[in-house]
Amino acid sequence: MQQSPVPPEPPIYRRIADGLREAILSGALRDGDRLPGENALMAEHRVARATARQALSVLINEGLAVPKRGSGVYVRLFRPIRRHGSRRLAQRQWGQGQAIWDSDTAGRPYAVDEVEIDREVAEEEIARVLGGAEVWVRRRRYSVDGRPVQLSVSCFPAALVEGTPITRQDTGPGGVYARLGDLGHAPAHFTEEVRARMPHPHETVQLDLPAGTPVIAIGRVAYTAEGVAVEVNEMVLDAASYVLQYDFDA
Amino acid sequence: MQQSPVPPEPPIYRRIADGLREAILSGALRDGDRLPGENALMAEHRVARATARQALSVLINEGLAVPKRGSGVYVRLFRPIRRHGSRRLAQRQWGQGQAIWDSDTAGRPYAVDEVEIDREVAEEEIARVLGGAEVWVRRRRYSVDGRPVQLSVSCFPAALVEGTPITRQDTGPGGVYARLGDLGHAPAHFTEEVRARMPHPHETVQLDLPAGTPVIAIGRVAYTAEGVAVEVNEMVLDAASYVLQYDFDA
DNA sequence: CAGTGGTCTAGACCACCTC
DNA sequence: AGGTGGTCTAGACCACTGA
Repeated sequence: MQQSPVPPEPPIYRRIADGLREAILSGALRDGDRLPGENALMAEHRVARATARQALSVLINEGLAVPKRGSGVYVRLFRPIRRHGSRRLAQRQWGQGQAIWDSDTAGRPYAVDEVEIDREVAEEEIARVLGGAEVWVRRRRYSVDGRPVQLSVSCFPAALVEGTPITRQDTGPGGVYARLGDLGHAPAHFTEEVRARMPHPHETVQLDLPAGTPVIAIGRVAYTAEGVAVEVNEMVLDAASYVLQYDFDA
Repeated sequence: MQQSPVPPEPPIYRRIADGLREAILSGALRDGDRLPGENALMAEHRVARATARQALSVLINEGLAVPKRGSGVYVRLFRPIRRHGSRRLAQRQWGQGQAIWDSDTAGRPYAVDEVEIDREVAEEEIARVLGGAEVWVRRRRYSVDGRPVQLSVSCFPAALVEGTPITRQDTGPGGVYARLGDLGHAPAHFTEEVRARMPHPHETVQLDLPAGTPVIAIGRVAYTAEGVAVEVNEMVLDAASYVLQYDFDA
């Protein structure tokens, strides 16, 4: 007899997690709502504590829930910021500005803290792109609504920016790009490489990330009209806080 | 007396995980290498099995390691594909094509499987962008080197494409964009919205994702020169398999 | 068939938050 | 003070892998 293949039942913790996920995705549980705790799940499903815990850990690692010590597990909030890559072709020029995904694009102020400026020897890849290892590095952290959302490390060829405001805290009006323009090396072209991955431990600390939050890593190179690379900027964004938008022609 | 604030020691499982992570990031353990198993960690650190397990789960959820049943836990492989957003400004036109992140951009063939074509009523956001809820939908899955890497769902206004090859499996030479051109609605502008998040369960299955792998979700809208939206394409990419590249002018 | 990871139980002590 | 999640122990049975 051919045994008809019985689909194996998922383990208990998965079925509990599936139920909770369904409640979240269906909207029965909304942003910030409290999930049933470990004790509640133990009683409701007649399981050991470790099993209830494992179910909750699934949702936490999926980024759908956030645990709060001594309080409970809560549905994760998602309030993205819209970051425009190429603004040159503003979407509204040829569309009605219809976005697929919502985001609070409105003027929420950025705060910049933890600025560090140093002269360093760049790592290999950056030295290759900039054509030299001697660089000035500007490290910054950006916050919106008091929450850190982005880390940014900019590298400039030392030979180019030595002695200019780019090596100082206050870069003056227009920022570093205006200063590069003053030097006759205004950025004219950009290339951005975008990846997503789980955060490294120091990023988890600096961006205050809960478990289950990926980061978006952007590597951006600024070139002059002559094709000379004048800046390499490596950014790390809290993926739950961002929608990137790029507009371009066929 | 003011008690000097002692930095609290991290828990055991974290210190084990930190050690393993260090070994991975430093290159002592390389792509595909086997990590110390649960039994090895129990013996080496004199801990219970659940603790050793918890340490490994940290690395797995960080996407640094992949468990294989009955075999062991292995260092995760990372072989990204380079996906170009705007090719119009090829990087090599004004640079030496120096990329920050490596990727196998070379001609690795895409395979398309699980094609589904249906006439449907679109969800609200897509209906709003396309200006109508009646749509033809093309669902596809792409694989590279036999591994699924991308899911894609394209929606077209039904009124526009009814009866054309776009509603059939074989769209003919040039694909759907060429057919839209035949209809006098050639795409001229694109906007892409990029997010990263942890995968939903069905995406985990369809893309065969190990734990700790985020996905990149791209929402792409194609507009004609007149500004009419003619396609909405929602893609979900295995984040570990992709580097997105966008080039644009200042 | 021995070793591996996957699941599960039944306890324990702790730090933290809320009331 | 009582409830919450965070960590940890010491067992158990299972399915799968690989030599």
